[in-house]
Amino acid sequence: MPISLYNSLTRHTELFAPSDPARVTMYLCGPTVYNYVHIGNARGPVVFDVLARLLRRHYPHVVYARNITDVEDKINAAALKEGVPITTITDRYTQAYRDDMAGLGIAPPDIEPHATAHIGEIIAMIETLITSGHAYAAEGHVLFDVESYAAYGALSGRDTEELIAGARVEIAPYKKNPADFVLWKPSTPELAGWESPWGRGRPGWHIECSAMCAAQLGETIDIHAGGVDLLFPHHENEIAQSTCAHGGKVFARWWMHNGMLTFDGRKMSKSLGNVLLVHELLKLHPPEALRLLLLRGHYRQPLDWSDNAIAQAISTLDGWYRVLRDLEDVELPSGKLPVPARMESALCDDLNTPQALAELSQLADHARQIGTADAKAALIGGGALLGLLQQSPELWFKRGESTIDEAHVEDLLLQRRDARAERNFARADAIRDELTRLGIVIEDNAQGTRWSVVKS
RNA sequence: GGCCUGGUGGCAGAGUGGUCAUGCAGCGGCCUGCAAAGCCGCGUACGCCGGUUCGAUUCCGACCUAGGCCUCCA
Repeated sequence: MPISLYNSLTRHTELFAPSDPARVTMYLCGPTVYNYVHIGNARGPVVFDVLARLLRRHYPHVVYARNITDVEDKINAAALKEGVPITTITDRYTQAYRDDMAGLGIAPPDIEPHATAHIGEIIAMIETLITSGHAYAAEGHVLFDVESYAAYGALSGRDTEELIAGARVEIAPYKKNPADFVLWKPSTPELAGWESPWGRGRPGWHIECSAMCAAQLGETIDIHAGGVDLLFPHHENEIAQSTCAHGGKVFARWWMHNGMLTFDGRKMSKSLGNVLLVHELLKLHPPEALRLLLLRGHYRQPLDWSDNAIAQAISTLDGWYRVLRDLEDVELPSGKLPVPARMESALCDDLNTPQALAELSQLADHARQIGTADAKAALIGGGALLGLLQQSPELWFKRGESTIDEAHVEDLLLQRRDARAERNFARADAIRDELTRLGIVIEDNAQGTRWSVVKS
């Protein structure tokens, strides 16, 4: 089944064809590790995790890189504030990031390149840019000369002239042109820095992605992804640097951008302060519901985060896991899980996860109604395409490590069973009310009584 | 001001030139000691105004409105 993907560069959905089907390359701009990430930061990783899974079913060898930017001024600021080396900060938050991503069911990327491990490549790329007339050194800085690259602005639909005319950035005196951006900047002794032909310094913001892409994936990659807020200037600058450093070679063939997560209708962002940390959310809610919520909207649209939306996602998963719990004794057919065609086709259509979720609901209905091994396998197999429904129903309904005293619950259920047997329904209902107070919901059926922890 | 997206039923959110999205919630019925779950059924949704069309939520134009980028940002 062919895959179509929207390409921000052409502004059209195009049939995806890698330049080398034997090695598909994809790069996602990862975090700058100076703090915990918020749930908006997790949208791209979740969405492109689904894309990576899709690509892996179509191509034998996919190389997916998601970088760690571990040198940046905010890291320096955090390190100075705590009075520790930057690696203390970057190590801490790199690990926190990995934990957060794993919590959301995101498979680790094939490669996790670190900016500080590519300083040599960064310096070499800057030297190439200077030699080829695309960059210049001034006062310990090296700047990219925007006028040297005619196609500058092509990705973001910007006009270089206007950028120059309307530049709101403070114009540093050493810039030839206000729109020029920094490739290398000097470090004072207390700041992290590396020796370079321009003195001791550190890389500018955009160059590390260009260097890591080239070093890890090659000069031309198939897919470059990130949040739409990175489109300008970050990705525009990456294109300029990489294209000029590689003699005009295409840098990334597909550019993919996820929409912003909003909260109260506004973009969730650190500068606005309206953020919810993944680290915290994972403790408050079932992680799978957070993942489902991030996939409920199309990746290019804005998606609004709310407690109500979390509750809806939990209810939806409750329904699906109920089906699986009812089919617990049905043995899955041996071998690999099936790939439901309708879900696959929804994802092949520019990653239409809402459509895929609608299909998953159909699969759940079907499994509930006919209860066969194949139907159960289709439901779990369909969930796997999105990274959902992969845990046991017990685990889902127990809501992870809960504080519920299971022995006490079982005891109350026995008492209620006896009360019902004596047709003492007042007593039975009182026990049920007691369980409700404990956060337990129960269901009577032919086999007995089943309980689950109420949604949180 | 420039560039770019959106405005769909109570909420979330796909999609389509003319029969169904889907999920959550709600209502009625069956089932149940009562619930829960399940099953059956229900609600005249497509910002506003024009235009094209036999027919527009879907195409075109204007308008209103929300948001994103233009500065760090996923």
